[in-house]
Amino acid sequence: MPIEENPPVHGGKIPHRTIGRLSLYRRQLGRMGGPDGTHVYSHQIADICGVTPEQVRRDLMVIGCSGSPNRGYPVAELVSDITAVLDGPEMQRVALVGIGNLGRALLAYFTGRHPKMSIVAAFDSDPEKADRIIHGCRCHPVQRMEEIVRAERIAVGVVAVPAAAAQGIADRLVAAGVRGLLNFAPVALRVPNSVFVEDIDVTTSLEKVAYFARAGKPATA
Amino acid sequence: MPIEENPPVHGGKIPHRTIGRLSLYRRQLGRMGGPDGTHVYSHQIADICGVTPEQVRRDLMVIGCSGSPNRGYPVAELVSDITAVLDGPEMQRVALVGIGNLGRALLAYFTGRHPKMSIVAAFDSDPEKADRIIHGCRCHPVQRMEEIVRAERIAVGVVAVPAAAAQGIADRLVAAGVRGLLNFAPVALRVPNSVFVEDIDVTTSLEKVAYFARAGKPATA
DNA sequence: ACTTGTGAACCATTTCACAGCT
DNA sequence: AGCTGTGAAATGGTTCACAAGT
Repeated sequence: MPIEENPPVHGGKIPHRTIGRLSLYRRQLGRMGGPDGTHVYSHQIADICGVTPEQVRRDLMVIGCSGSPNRGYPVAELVSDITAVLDGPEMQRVALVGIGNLGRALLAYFTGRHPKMSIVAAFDSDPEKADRIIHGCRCHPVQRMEEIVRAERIAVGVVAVPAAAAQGIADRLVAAGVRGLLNFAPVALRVPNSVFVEDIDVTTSLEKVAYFARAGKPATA
Repeated sequence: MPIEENPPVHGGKIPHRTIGRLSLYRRQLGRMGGPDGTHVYSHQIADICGVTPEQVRRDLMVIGCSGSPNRGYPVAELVSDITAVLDGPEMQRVALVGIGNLGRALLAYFTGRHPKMSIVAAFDSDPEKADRIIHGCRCHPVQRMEEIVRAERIAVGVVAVPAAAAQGIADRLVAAGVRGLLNFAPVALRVPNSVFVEDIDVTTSLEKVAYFARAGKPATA
């Protein structure tokens, strides 16, 4: 029997949109878990997260959570099951490249906020910024990037540099062993097939909003 | 039903993912239009933008662009056709709410960059920030938001406030006539059905990257 | 009566495959 | 030979509808 089991519990592939929603569910559950309700119904999660109840149930099913009718899902178990999927066993180390306005905002936003993920090093080509500590994160000259990424076993990189520099940075991060990138630069990064890239393109998003604000929202939000 | 303008050609609905890619195509075309090539092939656009050639052709077809075999698509016409769809006739005015680290980064990034879209007013609940000009944008106390949004006929709002404040701000923006929101707060905004919301959730995106960096990238990027 | 769990239908979007043009 | 334009098939994801649990 070729049953493929992994360090975490879930056996199979998790649809990629589901991962995003699980992150959402967990955050909102953390916010509501407290008063006394130890259980939630799928429709409550759905309301808070802006999705449908059956979507919630399906997502939870995928990661092997189950609830009981007329009691709902146990909050604590839900959170820990989602965490088992999303976070993996050890602290996830992240490198930030580009300490401009955006980079600093990211540092401010993230520092110390996440129990299982931390921006452990930041890099910039401006030597002014090197060897300082910004929002609790040590900054380095970009020349030392490979060395530090390797030494710290960093697997995730955040690209917050100008468009022209982004591809070069991505290449170097990948060469240093990074396997996932969050890219804020408005270019499509070319990376080997095994590396995952998520783009956040603020200009495109704003243009989309402007378009639909004018043309009328499509049926699906 | 308010302003219904009849832009050049495209008769029907444009699929919502297509809008995002058109924004991308236009930006990259602007960057490449210069040397001498007045025409591009779909596969060239595709390469630069990280999509497939047939996707490009379909997107362009939707907005009524056509190219000729063995010459490709005329760049200038492409850009102006995309612009006709995305930008609409007049300058699109945008309001920013929340002048924290992120808000300031957005102002720095956007000011004066876009020919048809401009952040014309920013708001914050901190009176320290009111009535100053940051990165060329006038800042106001949040109390005056409705008044100014209405007076300036602002149709797009950017929500860059803490989670707890986001829903209240969204309600007030919508009441003041905004029809599209770009939401950076990690909550699902409840808005009337006619208002379009695009979420940018950095934490979720990072968690997604961390997950796929660990678990292996899915087939589609 | 209200919930969960889930096969099946449905829908949007992408990709295939190829005819037609130059 | 290599491109565009586009029906048709495939894919991926969401919603429906309902059986079963409590």
